[in-house]
Amino acid sequence: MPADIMEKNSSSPVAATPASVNTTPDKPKTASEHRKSSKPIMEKRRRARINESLSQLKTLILDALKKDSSRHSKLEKADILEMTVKHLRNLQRAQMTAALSTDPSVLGKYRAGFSECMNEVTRFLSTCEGVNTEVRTRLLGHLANCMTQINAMTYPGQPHPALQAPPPPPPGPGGPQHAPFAPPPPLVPIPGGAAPPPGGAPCKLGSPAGEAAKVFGGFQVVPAPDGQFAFLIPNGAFAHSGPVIPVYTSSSGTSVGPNAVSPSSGPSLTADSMWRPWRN
DNA sequence: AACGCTCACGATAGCAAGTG
DNA sequence: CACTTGCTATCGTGAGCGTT
Repeated sequence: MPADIMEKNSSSPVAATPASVNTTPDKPKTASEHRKSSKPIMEKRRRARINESLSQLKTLILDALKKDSSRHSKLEKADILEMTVKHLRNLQRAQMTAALSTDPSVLGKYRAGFSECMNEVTRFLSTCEGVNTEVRTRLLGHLANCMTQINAMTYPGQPHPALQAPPPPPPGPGGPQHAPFAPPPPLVPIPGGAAPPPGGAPCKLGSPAGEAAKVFGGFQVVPAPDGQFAFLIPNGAFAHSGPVIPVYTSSSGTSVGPNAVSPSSGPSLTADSMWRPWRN
């Protein structure tokens, strides 16, 4: 048995199955034979890597959650992954709360991101065949209406309430890098919120009372069921689509995080500082 | 085309809880 | 207590896909 296999197996919780290793060095193998015989070994290494990382993840998550590892020795892989997902969402939530309380430029970033999304949708629809003309017209009209209303909004904390989103970047090469097209996240109305949508709410949040809702200069910030956050815009700013705008931190965590607050006077919106749904 | 990697599948083993 | 059942983890393997 090759030494590298022994090395891997020594750190793996799985012992090598005797039948899985060919130990007859009689005649030299052809390339395809060698490949075939090494396949189970490669697969075994791969599984060992997965398990090793899961083990590390378990240690990290138990430590982060201040849980006694001795009491969670029987944690399943699915449990580890679930706990990790929950923990990361909590971190994102805390980061967003801190960002909103210290960075008034979040709304501007949302505007810029929405504008870019709208342009992407427009570009995509223009290249899409078979889309009903009426649907296309209605959708674009609706987005344009939303954009107008977003631009009309003010954020009391901002020194320059007339801040407008910068011209959207040209579509194509300068556009989003992560996906050719991604639909914006659903707008989530809040039951019992400051401005119930006239047409009724298609979906609801888990906590009608808004367990952790915060108000930032007229905007109520509420946690969405999926762990994201949403702006609750008062006074029926959105007549048809519901009043809530989900907002996100950037994936790098450097643009709106508590330690990376942009200057509050006229934040310059770079490509990195815009909200983009496809960056999640 | 060869190669490396990943995924999905069926087979198997071990463990815990339930049942007669 | 033996047996059954359900669940989880592991294994080897074929197939598919992207890269060289």
